[in-house]
Amino acid sequence: MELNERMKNILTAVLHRYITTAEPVSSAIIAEKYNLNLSTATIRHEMYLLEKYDYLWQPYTSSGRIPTDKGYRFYVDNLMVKNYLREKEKREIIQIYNKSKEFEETMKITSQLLSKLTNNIGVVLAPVIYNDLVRNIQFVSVGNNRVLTIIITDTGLVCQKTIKVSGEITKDRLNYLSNFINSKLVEKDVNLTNLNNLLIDELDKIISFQERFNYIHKFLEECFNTGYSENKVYLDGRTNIMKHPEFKEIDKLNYILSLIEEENILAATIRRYLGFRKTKIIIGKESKLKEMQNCSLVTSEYSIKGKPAGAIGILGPTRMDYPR
Amino acid sequence: MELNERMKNILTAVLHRYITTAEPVSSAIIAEKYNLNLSTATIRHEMYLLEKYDYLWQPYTSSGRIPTDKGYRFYVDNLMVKNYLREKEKREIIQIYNKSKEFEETMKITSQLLSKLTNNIGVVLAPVIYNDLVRNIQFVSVGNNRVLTIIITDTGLVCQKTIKVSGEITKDRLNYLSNFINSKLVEKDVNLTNLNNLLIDELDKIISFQERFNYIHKFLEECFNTGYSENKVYLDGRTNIMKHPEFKEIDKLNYILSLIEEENILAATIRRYLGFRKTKIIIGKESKLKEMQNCSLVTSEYSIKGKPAGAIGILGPTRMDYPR
DNA sequence: ATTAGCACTCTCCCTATGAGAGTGCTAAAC
DNA sequence: GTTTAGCACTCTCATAGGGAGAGTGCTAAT
Repeated sequence: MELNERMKNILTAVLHRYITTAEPVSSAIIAEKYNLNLSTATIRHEMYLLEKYDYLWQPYTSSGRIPTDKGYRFYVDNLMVKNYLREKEKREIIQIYNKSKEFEETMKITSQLLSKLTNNIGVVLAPVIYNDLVRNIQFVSVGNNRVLTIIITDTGLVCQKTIKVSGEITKDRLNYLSNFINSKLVEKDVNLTNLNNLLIDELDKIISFQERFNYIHKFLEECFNTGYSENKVYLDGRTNIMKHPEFKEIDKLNYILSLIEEENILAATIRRYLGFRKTKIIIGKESKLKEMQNCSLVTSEYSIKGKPAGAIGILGPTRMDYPR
Repeated sequence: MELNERMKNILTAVLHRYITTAEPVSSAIIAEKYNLNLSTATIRHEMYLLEKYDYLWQPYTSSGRIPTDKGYRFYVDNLMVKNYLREKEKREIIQIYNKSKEFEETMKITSQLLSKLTNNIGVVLAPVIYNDLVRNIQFVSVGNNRVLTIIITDTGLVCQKTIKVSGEITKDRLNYLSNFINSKLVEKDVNLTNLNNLLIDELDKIISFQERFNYIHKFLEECFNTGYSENKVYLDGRTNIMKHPEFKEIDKLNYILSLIEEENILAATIRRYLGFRKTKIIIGKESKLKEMQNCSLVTSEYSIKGKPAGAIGILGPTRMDYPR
């Protein structure tokens, strides 16, 4: 079904109106506020058709119309006019980032910024590092059989993890190990996923049988089996959702709150829809998650040194100021 | 006003009933369920007195009674019988902690555990490290003018921070620095707060004027001015609060949610009430925070190697299963 | 001092009612 | 054929009233 120009205009108007007021939109309002030079009766007729084709729906007979998920989708894909930030806002943002902070700080600030700008929940997905190449690895003994391992990837990220090892390990040994591993890293491109395998292979070649079954081997296994799982999600502005009238109903609120608490689910959802280097919008039920049926997620990938890394986005009601 | 034994019994019964049902308690229920061998009329009379002295109140004339904050306080201080964990639960807990994890993991797991056991929000306040003595300090260059500083305290905690430095700094220099600082640490007891001052003082003595105003000095300043601020709070079970009927009202829910989002405020509140080495209970308005007027916080200090460090606790409605 | 009995109060739920918003339809106008 | 005016119709929402039920407060008897 192809929509004609007039229908598109009306649909746009309905969307715009609904997004700003959160109330069902009547034909009279459209006629009055949107200069389409049409009577309410005509608009009503078109709305009737739009409803028939599932772009709009009525909460009850004879009420105003509300966009369906399909309506939102069509709007986002075809009708929406991008809305750029005001100059002042731009300047503020640049200023914040100029005080270049460290990694974790940046993540936090970004989610704060997003939530502030949009009055929704700011979401920042930390970079996936599994595919990053390992450039350097360091071990620092920190007492109590604990070793801090520091891995530096080619994107410049630093990830750290404290590992408990069984038995004492000397500083010299740690140095020897890190030097050995680093020398191997230069030869090959190794990412975090196959770092473990490489190590075991290489160690087999050079370390004596006895030593291999010694604590060094064990230590390394412990080290790399612990996993550098990084599905971390930075959220900010949780209370923003309470401002939206659609979450006056406890049940809907409950859904979105449990979505927020389960960071893994959220991260997986974002990731599933990622992969294209543009802004993605996931509307309501499209995500197949019942928790998300009343809200939308707008995400955009970011990259570090040319490699896709993580994503930023905002989470809010389906009725969201998409252009912004 | 001294309460007599019978009044205490009735108050206890009302508290118990209200905590389990979340509904105003009538005299009939008390007479029926709590074997006090008193008629409803007598109980009503005593309740009337309890209301007069501000231990109970009625949401409206001729309704059942609900405890006031003062009632809760009296209950908690004088009437409550401790309720220990079942053997099975104990075993489970011990099992979890036996898989000894690293620090951050432990914090998370503890808050999860607390929220699961109590159906409230589990709160774990990370240790304050400012007063810990510094045992060892390490610097690792991680490229891009960034230096990872690792501080190990006498309580065995490891805190890390990446610092951006202006200008390149060689590995040798870093080693020299860390060795120098470590040697000084052996002589004196230094905590994080005065580490910075010590460094500047000591460096003044041994480093030439020129060098002092070189990047080393600057680097160290940057390093220790960045601050190891640790007011981190681990929360879990946020959605638990939705289960409690008192948070059916959006406003009350909003209060507690904003409390949760502002980790600093929560941390400060907990800390303000800390200091005694026993379980603390903060009820409703006692905290002076309007966000907390409908909920209570039960906290208990924990220590690492004999030193008070942080706190664990639970956050839930004022109507809480305090004995548990 | 305690209790039985009863009138009284207040909530909660149900129903009714009326106003108002907005549509759907039809017949007339363009 | 398209658009529009007009009007009956539908449904919500707010309000009020009434009845049932829960629970108290009071009083007189035990």
